[in-house]
Amino acid sequence: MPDVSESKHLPPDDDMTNMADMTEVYSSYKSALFSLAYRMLGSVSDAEDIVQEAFLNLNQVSLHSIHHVKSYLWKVTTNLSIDFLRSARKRREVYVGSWLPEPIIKGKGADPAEQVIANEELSIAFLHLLENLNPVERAVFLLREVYSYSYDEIAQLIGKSPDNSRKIQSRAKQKVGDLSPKAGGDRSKKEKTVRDFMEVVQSNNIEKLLSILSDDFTIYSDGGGKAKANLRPIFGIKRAVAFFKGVYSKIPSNLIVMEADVNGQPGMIMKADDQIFYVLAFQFDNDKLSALYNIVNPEKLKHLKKLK
DNA sequence: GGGTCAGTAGCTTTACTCAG
DNA sequence: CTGAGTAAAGCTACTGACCC
Repeated sequence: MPDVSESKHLPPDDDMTNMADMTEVYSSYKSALFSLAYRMLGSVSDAEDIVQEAFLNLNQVSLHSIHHVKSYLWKVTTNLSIDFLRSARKRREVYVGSWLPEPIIKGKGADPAEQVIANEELSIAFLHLLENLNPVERAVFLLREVYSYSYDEIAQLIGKSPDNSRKIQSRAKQKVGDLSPKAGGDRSKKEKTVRDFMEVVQSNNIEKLLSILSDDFTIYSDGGGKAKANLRPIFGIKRAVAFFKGVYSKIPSNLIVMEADVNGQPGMIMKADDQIFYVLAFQFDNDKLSALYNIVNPEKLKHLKKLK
């Protein structure tokens, strides 16, 4: 039986059972566990809750009775995330409009665990794509594609056979297509495209807008029923241009448009009175934009208040 | 890694019963 | 007779095992 603790995705576990106390365990593993939970849930606050719960779980058993603290925490976090997603899925069935992940913005004041995500280029587009997978598929897909676990290790973590894990992964890949987990591509080109887009937004230059959007450009907006946002995705460049024309006339004059690092990718934020009202993330297709993810739901932006 | 197939769970539709 | 409630049947999607 393989031991998941031998995997290379967490800090070394040489003799964790002798760790002085929980504080040391917490500081060693918090970021990696948060990273996994955020990938699973697409929510900063829920990922934090899951990590807290995993450590609470650990607290309830003696540290010395666990052979490998690292694999124990990894397993608990995976399974807590699966359980959470199962119940969250029911809630999302009645979610108003499109559901998008909570964005993580690089900046002073952000939580160190969130900064890990920001540095991992975990794009909103990728997290949005993962929404097509059921909780178990999502866990298997991430463990395999992102963390390079073997099927034997995955089977141990999720309590299924290696054969079955491989099949789950195969089905998951079919569902999400061949989109790479990491966004990749030329960052400077992406930054330029976003700057061009910002200019268009501020100048209402429709001709330039057409030159930076791909034909299948799609706009997803998440207002969560708490902020004004289109309830259904807007497909196609023509509809998107019509949408932007409509929006342009309604942009408040005090709204400041700024470049931002959204989940490790070039993006935009719009703020007024030092408060972020819009976070815009993009999907890139070479030097064009193929999708815009507009996160307006105040619940999903409240963790950005501490940013400077 | 992926195709196939049997088993299973869950959802929808239909038929039936019973009270008002 | 009608409408509400419930059980049974049918269908569909998902899951897991086996095989190439």
